[in-house]
Amino acid sequence: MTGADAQQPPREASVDVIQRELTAFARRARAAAARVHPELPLVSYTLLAHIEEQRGCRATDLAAHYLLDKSTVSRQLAGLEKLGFVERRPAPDDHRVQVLHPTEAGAKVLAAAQTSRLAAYQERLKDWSADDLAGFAAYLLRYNAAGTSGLPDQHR
Amino acid sequence: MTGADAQQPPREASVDVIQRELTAFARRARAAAARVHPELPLVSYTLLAHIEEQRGCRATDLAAHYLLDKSTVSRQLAGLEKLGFVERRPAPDDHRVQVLHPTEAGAKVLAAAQTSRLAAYQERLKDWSADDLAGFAAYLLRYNAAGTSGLPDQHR
DNA sequence: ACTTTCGGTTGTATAGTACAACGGTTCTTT
DNA sequence: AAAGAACCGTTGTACTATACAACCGAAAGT
Repeated sequence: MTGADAQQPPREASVDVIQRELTAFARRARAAAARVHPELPLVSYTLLAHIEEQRGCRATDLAAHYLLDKSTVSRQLAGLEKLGFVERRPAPDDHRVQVLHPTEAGAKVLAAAQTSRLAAYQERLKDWSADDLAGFAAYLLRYNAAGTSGLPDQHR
Repeated sequence: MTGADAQQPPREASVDVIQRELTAFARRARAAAARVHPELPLVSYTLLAHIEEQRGCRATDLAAHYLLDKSTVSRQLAGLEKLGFVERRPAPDDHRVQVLHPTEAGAKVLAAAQTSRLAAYQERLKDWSADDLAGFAAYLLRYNAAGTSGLPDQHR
């Protein structure tokens, strides 16, 4: 063990913990999200956030990015549109696609949801040191980044 | 900025990243789990694992632990029982409760699911150093532990 | 004994999702 | 240019996970 001090846990044990804890988190996530901002269902929230970040994207992009079926995305978007949170504009060059944009109301609601969501996390993480927060954030980024490349061939 | 060395990311930024990345993870978790072990739906898997760990627990315990409605647990258990993976034994002392135990088939299927699940994680994390794995695991434990106490008063 | 509490099931409703079939568009190939 | 393939999105259908509310039977409190 590289001569370091003894308590280096075996890789397997750590992986097992990671697996368990991520699973535990996932199980709770939806309910938790619903509590934080009941107005904007979790998935809609996520999609809307992505649409805003990307400043105009297509439904297919969303489906690919989130590993969702296009029908799912289609319905989610229908919901968001019904709520008046997104707008679809036909693309001039390609008549098949519709470019998605948040409406003003959508942007507003998204900002509110993000704020309360962030506040909830701030609260939960209030006892963490800045270093630990940075470390945790970095690990999560790394973990998720690994996932988005090696996709199960399902979406190619 | 507080005079410390420059590259300490502000807490807010880290929290925001954490929030985003955990959300991203949660969104994918179900689909991913379904791919890893299609035979045992995610929640059933989780419940079954808990039943085994606890070596006999009640439906209510599961509901409390996972923040699920008892009706949800009831139906999940019905499914598991139908599949022949759990057994309910009436408690001798209290005639209301039924103590849950995995059947042999349940234990077998659970072990298989755990194995493939763990393998998937091992694969995904294969490039991580043991130190990073340990660190990530520790952060996740800490994060989730924080959540299980301060529960939203919904379940009390 | 009467009421309350507890453990669990069942009825009903909703969100999120997938798969398959389809209708238009655009691109390729001949 | 006509035919076919690939692509974008919608709609029909079905299933899982979930919640809430109403309920039943058993146990505990008074």
